[in-house]
Amino acid sequence: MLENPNLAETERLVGQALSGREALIIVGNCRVDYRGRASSRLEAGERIVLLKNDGSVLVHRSSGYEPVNWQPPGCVLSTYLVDSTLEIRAVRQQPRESVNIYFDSVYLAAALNLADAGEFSLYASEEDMQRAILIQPQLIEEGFKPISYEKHVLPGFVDVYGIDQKAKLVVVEIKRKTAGREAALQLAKYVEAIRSSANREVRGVLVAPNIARGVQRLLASLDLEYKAVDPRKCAQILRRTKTKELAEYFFKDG
Amino acid sequence: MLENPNLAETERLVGQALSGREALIIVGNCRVDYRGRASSRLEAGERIVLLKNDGSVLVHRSSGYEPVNWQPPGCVLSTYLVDSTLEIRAVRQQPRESVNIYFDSVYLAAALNLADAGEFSLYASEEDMQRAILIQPQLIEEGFKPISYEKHVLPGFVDVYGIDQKAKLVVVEIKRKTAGREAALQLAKYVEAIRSSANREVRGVLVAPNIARGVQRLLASLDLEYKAVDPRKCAQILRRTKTKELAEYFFKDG
DNA sequence: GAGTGGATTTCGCAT
DNA sequence: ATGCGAAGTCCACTC
Repeated sequence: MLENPNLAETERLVGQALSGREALIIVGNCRVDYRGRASSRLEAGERIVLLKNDGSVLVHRSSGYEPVNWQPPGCVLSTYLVDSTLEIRAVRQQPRESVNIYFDSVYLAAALNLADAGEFSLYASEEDMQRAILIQPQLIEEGFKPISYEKHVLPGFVDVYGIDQKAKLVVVEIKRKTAGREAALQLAKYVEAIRSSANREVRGVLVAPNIARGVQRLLASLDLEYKAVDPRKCAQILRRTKTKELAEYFFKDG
Repeated sequence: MLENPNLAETERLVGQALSGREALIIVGNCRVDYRGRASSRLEAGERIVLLKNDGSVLVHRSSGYEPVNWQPPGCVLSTYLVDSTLEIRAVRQQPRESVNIYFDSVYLAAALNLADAGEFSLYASEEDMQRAILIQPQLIEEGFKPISYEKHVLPGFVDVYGIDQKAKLVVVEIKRKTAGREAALQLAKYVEAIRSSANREVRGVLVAPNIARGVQRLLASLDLEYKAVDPRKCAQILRRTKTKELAEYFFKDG
């Protein structure tokens, strides 16, 4: 980590970081040239440059989500100190493209060995899955028509409640992740509660991306059904639906 | 600029930077939650977080071009220190989305007032325009057929050389920027040279995004034509064309 | 504000 | 490798 280093010091740090597969942050005054699928010239100014250990490059200005210049992963990075200019080159084959960055002064340079094993999961929450099913009831089955959701029954709240093509009542229990024994038992309780109050045939459907080992058998013995639904598909459906139709109403902040 | 600060120090710096509309770099161990069009959870790990003065947020891992979590410009940023956790919230309306970042340790925090007035220009070079015209001769006019390019004639090199629908010779002079008097005169010289050698009708066409004041009249007096061509459109054409067909051959590195 | 098309799109999955 | 489609796409432009 260097504060207001000279270019020689910076060059040394950059070289070390590149050979050591470390990520780099460089803040300083620079010009950038790009040539490849298109060409661009960025005149001098103060920017934040990120060099990552997979050979990706980002040149960020003080505003804007997108980098003004960049290079995707897989680049060959190299650095040169010529005529009081620190040059960093990122060259990519296929397509052949190059980004050259020329620093005339550096305010901050940091080589980072980031330990990042944290898993990233993008998902639709249980609530999201509920919304998606309300929007596209055929996710459960063709002809399914929701009547209400978060319906209060004796043991708690039924996720979605509706009727099928043959006018049977359908109770839907949603799980965002693998459904375990408890989910099946919870659904069974709801189904029982509704069976006893509504004098009609009642089906119970467990909706989840997948079910734990053995729960399939449990479901069968309880006369319940399982419908595989991918939360990501639900998220997709929500994204495709006009935001204003639902986000405002359903949204809850952390 | 803080190295290995505690969370209280960091919180102070972040608060100052946010109210002072400064950009921020924070490197540390954090979790990230996102909720909006979809939902996501990023478990703890060491990352680089950029907060920009336009309210955009980027969470970068040690690899990858794209940020793992982000927020486009226009967010309301806020920071809290709760239970030995530094929380940074970025909330966006329309669509309503929030990104919450939870730091448990910070290795580097820097508030930056970046002076960046450098202009960014994406362009097609003169060479690019030449390629585009060779690929799509109709940029000049319907029926134009290039014969050669960089043809050597007495006074120098003709950019593109071809014949039109009526079998007249056409000499094309390309300028990437506004064409001035010199361009017109240069073209005139080429046309004259070819007229004298080839005993045929020869047209001269000046290709440029636009022409300087008065040059229109000069062209008319020299019996030359002007064809407006946008370099960016040329770049577009090149992009749409299979890269391998040309990039490899034409590419020159800085 | 909503709809449309482009991007140095990038990214992932299929062929 | 190539081609196709999706993305929390973002972004600029039109209506």
